[in-house]
Amino acid sequence: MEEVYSRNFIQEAIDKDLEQGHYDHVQTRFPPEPNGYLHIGHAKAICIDFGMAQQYNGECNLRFDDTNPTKEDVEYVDSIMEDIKWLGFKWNKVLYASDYFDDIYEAALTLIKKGKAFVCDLSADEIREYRGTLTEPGKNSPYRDRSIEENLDLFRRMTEGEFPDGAKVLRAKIDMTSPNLNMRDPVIYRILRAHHHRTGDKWCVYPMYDFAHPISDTVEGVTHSLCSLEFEDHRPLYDWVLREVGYENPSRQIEFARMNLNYTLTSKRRCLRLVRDGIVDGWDDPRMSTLCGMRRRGYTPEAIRDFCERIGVAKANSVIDFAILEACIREDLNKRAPRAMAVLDPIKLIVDNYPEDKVETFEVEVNPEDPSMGTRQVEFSKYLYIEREDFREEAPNKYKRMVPGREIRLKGAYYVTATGCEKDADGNITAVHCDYAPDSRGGDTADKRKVKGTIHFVSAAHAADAEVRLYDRLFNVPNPSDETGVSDFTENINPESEIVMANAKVESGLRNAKPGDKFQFMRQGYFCVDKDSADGKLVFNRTVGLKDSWSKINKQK
RNA sequence: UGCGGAAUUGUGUAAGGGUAGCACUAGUGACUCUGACUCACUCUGUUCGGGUUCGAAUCCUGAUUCCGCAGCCA
Repeated sequence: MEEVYSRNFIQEAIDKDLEQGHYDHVQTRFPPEPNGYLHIGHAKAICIDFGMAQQYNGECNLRFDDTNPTKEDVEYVDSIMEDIKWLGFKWNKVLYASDYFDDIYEAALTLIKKGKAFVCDLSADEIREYRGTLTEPGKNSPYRDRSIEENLDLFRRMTEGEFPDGAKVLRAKIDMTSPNLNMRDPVIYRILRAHHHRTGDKWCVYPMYDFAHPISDTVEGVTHSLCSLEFEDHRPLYDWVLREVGYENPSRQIEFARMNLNYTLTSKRRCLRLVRDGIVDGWDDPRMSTLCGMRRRGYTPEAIRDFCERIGVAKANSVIDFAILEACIREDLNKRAPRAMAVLDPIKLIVDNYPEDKVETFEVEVNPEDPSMGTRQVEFSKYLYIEREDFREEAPNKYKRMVPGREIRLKGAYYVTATGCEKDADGNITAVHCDYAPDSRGGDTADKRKVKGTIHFVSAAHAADAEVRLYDRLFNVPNPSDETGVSDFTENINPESEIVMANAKVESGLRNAKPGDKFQFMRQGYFCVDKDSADGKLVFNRTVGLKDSWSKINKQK
């Protein structure tokens, strides 16, 4: 069978570079700044950075971009590594931009000696004024023409801590009239007396991203430095730095569009709000788009990788439909998750013609999609629980579940026919009565008579108690960061994003489930055991519901 | 009124002068011991004008719209 794989524009660029001999191998890097938790948007970058290296039998390093000690925190380093490993990628080395501080410093000296960089005494405000605007050119700094000797001396003294923070900066000498603001003598070193998590107090000057990144890439041997679209304007500077410093094998920067997912938020500022204000249960709340949140929710790395593959790579900004993510996790879990019966909103079902003390155990398949997963045991007795919504006194059109006088099947056990129900003073149904058909043992009859529906159940005496948390999208608008029409983005929060079913009954086999274990609760969705579970207390998170055509029919009515 | 990008069905992504395809979504039906899965069928698209060509999403040209850029952040 011949398959045609279409290549994305990055692969095409790499192919061409390889063909033309610009590089003879491929090396990439994933360069997070350690200042927050990784989210679904990062997953795309991770898949691309690590994925490209993998596809070309090259290497990918994890390199923390720690050039600004005032904004970074070691706290995040471990969680970032954990998330990448969890996603299923292996880095060649763990590196830090700070590993290259000496190289970067040398490069700065090289530039100064070439007359391509100068020490500037302008204040931050003045630099901004001199920079000009989008439509007007900038003006040269009065310090632009200092001699090489003076620049060397001043930069040395900056490094030695002679000047206070912000008093001077080192700037590249490029072109204050460039239509690209990034080329208007950009600052490449600033004085910052901050303790660095790696280099301690060794430095009081730190390089800017635009200077540190190309040098780190090239020194490290990165061939293709893949980043997001907003750095497109920075590429001329990236190339300028490598050319002027004089590297022989400069890295090549290629930009691709970030992923945006509708109904979700990834902005650090807003996510922090959700956490700080207690709107969610922390960074790993199952509704968060952080990788740790998604992991807790029950997403698998396979599904996330598949998702990143399906959405593709391009240069056009786009918003991915949340439904694609859901399709990915359903597809993965459908073939892998063991099935179980769980009654979320229980109502008693009494089998009147079944002996009081009798208990039968039925063997039920673990996963009809994969017979190799074997079978499990499910108890049956006179007192059961079924889902409240699986019984109606009057059957609406197309309703296939339990109705007085209609024979239906209890999954894997018997056919039963409802005979009536009990109600409390308010008219709420408190119990349903039925009779079972002894000839339907195991869920089939010799006469092959059909039933309209099959519902799930648990045996009251055997079932385990559980709390089940039903999660849904956190926001009820596609673009929650769009604050037009509301005074604050939190107004767009879906009040039903978490519904706790505190009195759920689950089949006995689930008693030993461990945090992270995943199941399909039949007819309901995919669930995983939450870390809040303790001995004797099971807590499940709904990862995603099953597709539900009944609810659509029901809604139309 | 500067510079850099981008426009293909509801969403995302292919097609690189020759049948506009795929996935998700939506709809219809079949099947069903999960109203799931699976299967079948269906709907909806080349931003707009011009031009070149037997033939244009693709090449040329003009326009429009959207995104990014004025941190001593990354």
